[in-house]
Amino acid sequence: MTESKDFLYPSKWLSKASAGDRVTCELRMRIISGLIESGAIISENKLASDFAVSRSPVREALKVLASENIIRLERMGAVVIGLTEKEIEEIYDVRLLIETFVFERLVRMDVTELVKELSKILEMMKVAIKYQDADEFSYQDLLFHETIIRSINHSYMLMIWSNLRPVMESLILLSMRARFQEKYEDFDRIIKNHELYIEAIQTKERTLMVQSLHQNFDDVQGKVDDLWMSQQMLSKGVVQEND
Amino acid sequence: MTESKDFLYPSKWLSKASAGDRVTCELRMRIISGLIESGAIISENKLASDFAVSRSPVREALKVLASENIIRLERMGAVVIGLTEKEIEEIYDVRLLIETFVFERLVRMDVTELVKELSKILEMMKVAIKYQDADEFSYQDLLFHETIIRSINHSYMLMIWSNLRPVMESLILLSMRARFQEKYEDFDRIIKNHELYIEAIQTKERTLMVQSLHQNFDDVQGKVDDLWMSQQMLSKGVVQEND
DNA sequence: TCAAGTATACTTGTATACAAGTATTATAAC
DNA sequence: GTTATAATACTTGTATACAAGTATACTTGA
Repeated sequence: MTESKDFLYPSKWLSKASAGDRVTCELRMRIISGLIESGAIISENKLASDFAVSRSPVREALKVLASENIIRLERMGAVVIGLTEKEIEEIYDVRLLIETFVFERLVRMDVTELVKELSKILEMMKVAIKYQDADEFSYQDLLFHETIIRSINHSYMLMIWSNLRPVMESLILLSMRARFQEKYEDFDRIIKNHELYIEAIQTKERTLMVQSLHQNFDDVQGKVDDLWMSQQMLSKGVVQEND
Repeated sequence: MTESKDFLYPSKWLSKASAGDRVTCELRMRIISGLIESGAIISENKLASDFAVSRSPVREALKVLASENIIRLERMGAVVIGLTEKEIEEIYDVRLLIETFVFERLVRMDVTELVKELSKILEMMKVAIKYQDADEFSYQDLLFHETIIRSINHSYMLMIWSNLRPVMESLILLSMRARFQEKYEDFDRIIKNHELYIEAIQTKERTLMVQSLHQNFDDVQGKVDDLWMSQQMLSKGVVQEND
């Protein structure tokens, strides 16, 4: 049972985090990666001893994960829901909805500052690719979209994003890690697509924006099926096999 | 300091609720009503002694309210954000976004069951008006919209609604209570509008739906300004004046 | 009067204790 | 063997205790 990696969530993202946050993030990764299978029943006490913390931070984590819809709190124990393909599609429904709304606002705004900011993030993404840093790439990718959403100053649109973000984060982390190993060439397309996105914002062309949004969707979604399976196996392999 | 009403949130909705839920709901009402002013700093300890509970349920409440964007957790104490007019408009942006999305799905579904369910709820609303039960009316009103959203079986659309719901609940409760006292005639329009909504779903006419959605928006939004002021004064009056 | 440092009273996050309630299992009666 | 009841081992929700950290106030020195 000597696992090569004890934690799926990037530890350096948790440098200043509380135990509650640690448990939340790690548990989320384990559920979304399929390491903890959907349907499984997890209890506060069990998790507390697994993570070697008290029930307080675990309780906190379960509340958060329940609000993210990846577990369901019941009278006794929490039932893992996880993400089916349907739910991943649904997440992208929401992303499409948000970002389309945001774009409509952007059309009526000065976007020079935003475009500059996005270009910077894109550069960062390129560097992350160059050094094969999947986690850093994921971080910048998420930041890219968050920056766009933040720019319109709409607290409730941002709220939706905040609720969605953690799950997206896990998905992207897992997806990108797998790609760095298997489908390195994908990143060209992803970068191109982000460039397209910036251009759409700059020129304020709706068609371009919808195009890039859908491509981004296909990018992640289209690949999710295979990645999904491989990830599922990969993560299950971790607990069964030794290295 | 003898307040005629100690709690703003309907106590019968909390019959089986935990102390944490009680604090959450009541605190939310106090913030949204303006009883606790935006900018105020509230601390766990203070609230715990105010509500005569321990810090655990209070902590829970603050986490929830922070995720709803009506308070902001800081290093020391939580800062009340509350709802400005801008934020109320933003909430309706989101509602519009969700319900438009839902409608697009409904167009491709069998809606007979849904229409029946909505008609039932509408009847309930009428009864609530007849007996001047603002809280019951609010409950049914929320249920009306939740039923529509639930019907398309989209877990992430439902998630957004769940995040929005509590704030909407508080707003509607306050708004309806005020109207029963001041603008009783409003309810005719509200009922008519809900009938229009049902009709739009039944006939699957987009124009009708958009129309009723915007009217519903105007209904609540248009009135919010005055209600807001009166509510603000009303709730401030509660602490200062005796009856 | 002002600056710097210390003391104090707060804060959060976590652990632990306990009460009340719920499933499960074992026991007893038929 | 089956059913009813009782005991046990879990569960959640809340209270309390404690450690670590942060702001405020107070003292001390100039």
